[in-house]
Amino acid sequence: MLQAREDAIIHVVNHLLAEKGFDAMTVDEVAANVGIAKASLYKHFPSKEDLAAAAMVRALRHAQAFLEGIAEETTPLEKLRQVVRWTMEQKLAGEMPSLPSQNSGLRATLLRTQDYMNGLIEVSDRLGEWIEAAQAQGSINPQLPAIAILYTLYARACDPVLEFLKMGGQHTDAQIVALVLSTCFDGLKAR
Amino acid sequence: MLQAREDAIIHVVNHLLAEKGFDAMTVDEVAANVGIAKASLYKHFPSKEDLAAAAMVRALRHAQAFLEGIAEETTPLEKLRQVVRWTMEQKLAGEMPSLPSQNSGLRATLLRTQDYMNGLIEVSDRLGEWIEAAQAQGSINPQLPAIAILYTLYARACDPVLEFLKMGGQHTDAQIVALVLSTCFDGLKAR
DNA sequence: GTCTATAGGAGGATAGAC
DNA sequence: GTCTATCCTCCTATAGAC
Repeated sequence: MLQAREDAIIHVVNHLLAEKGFDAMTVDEVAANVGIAKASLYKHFPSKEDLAAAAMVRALRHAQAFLEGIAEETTPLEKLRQVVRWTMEQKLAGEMPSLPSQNSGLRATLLRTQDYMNGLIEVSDRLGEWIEAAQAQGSINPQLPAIAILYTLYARACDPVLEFLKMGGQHTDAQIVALVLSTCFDGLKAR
Repeated sequence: MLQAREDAIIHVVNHLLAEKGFDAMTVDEVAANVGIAKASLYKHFPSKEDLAAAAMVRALRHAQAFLEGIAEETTPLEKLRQVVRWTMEQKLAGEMPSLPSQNSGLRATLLRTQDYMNGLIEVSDRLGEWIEAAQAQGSINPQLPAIAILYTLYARACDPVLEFLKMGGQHTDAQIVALVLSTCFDGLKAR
């Protein structure tokens, strides 16, 4: 019961974070969407920052589950492409929580949350292996530092190009994903 | 005198927007940094949103000045590269104001600000010409919609990869610019 | 653990004197 | 146009009954 209630809370937080971001999301809103009183929320989570942290842990678990599901025999480059595709699909579906990279109180909470840090490290390690493997076999540019590539992949989860193209209304979600996937891996220059 | 005072205000706003973003910036801070009382600020600008809009107009003027300064004989592709380089250098120097893409009150104010809209359209038109020229001569991928390319270039002004790499401390600003320039135009895949 | 009610404080905006 | 002082709204968080 308690676990189910907390899952419902995190689910609501996840969608609100995806829709309006951390600053615009209010705790009153969360409570209203869950259907309980605000004071009850604070019995489950000690602060707004902890709500966001819990949502990020949930998102990281989803990501890990997706990584696990990728077929072993897939090439490293294709694995990375699939991850980026999945990330952008999540974002377009309103399932990808987005946090401000500046808010200091939030950063402090995240750094203190073991589940978050562990999840982040595990995902990064897995992606790092694939990046290095892809570079070793020459499918990803070996001149780029692996860390820069990792950040570039992560950045697709908060790329404003997706929402701008979506607002334009000229392209389907699938087309948007294909476009940004192309600019990410193939670049803007003609090949 | 009045103009000079307002320039000083906008200058402060510009740096605060670059440093902490619209939500985290407070009007008290702006007033304190300018060295005047908050009430005086409101004699010059009617709202916090208008402060941000004025800073964006200033940034757009800077951008236009840079576009004007690019040598006529430069190839379209090289012009675009120079613009992206300049944009990222501004960002790393703390000169590029960043606004949330969600805040509705801010969006409404921006849409009502003629100077902002005109500047945005002029910059976009100029870049659009170069994009199409580059595609016509085959240096930029002709299969990508011009609007997607435009957004991709704009997005370099709010790319979190720059600050992440800067926080890592492993690269100089020049190296960071070169790296992201490479991932933007050449892509992650080996050529 | 859930509620109602409220404390406490931050921050945008204004009143009114000078 | 600048100031001091204040208003007022919104939001995070808590008190205390059940």
